[in-house]
Amino acid sequence: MAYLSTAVQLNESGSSALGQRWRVTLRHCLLSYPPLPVQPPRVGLCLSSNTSDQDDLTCLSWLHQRGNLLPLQPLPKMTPLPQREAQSAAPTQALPSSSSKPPYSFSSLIFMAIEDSPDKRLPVKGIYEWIVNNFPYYRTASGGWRNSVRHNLSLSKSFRRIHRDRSQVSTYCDDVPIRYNRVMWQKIYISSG
DNA sequence: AATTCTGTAAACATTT
DNA sequence: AAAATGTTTACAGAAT
Repeated sequence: MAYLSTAVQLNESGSSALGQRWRVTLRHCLLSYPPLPVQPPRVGLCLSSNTSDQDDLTCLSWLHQRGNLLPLQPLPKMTPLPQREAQSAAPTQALPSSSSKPPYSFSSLIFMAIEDSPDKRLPVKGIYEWIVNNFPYYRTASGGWRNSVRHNLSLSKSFRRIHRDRSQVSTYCDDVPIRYNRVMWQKIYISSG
């Protein structure tokens, strides 16, 4: 959550141009995940909460409260990150902390993964892959982090599971094993009303 | 000092 | 039947 909060803070300190800056920040954080520039607020900033969901501290609905932060236009396709394969082959790393543990919670990682997907939804396997591709630490980490990802998805009310009907699957997801497309995860968007 | 958040492990159920 | 996925509980440590 730290990452997301940081993005919001950076935007709030600027003008009303909320639309894009946080995405730039997101990209920056992905390219090199340094210590966060500002101390983010703790989670649970549900600015106008009436529903029980929004009372929950795992709720990300506060992201909506400022200028329709979400959803926005599709995230511009990121240029490939400096290839981690190349880094592992070459001892000199362009990003000093690229193989250290990212300072982001699993919730943040999951959020980023889903946000970076074309349809804003991913199967668990897709979340794994996004994390591994963007944070090489998890390439060699023991498998327990996957358990943590699933644990987060189940526990956090910020994510919900989407069951897609079979006709959709057979129609346009034929290039990926079906079992990984039947179940998708999506951020919950709660309108501030 | 108490509470909250996060990560980790584990058991178990369900789905593929 | 095995593996992947999903749910839930428990605990520890850090942060607040």
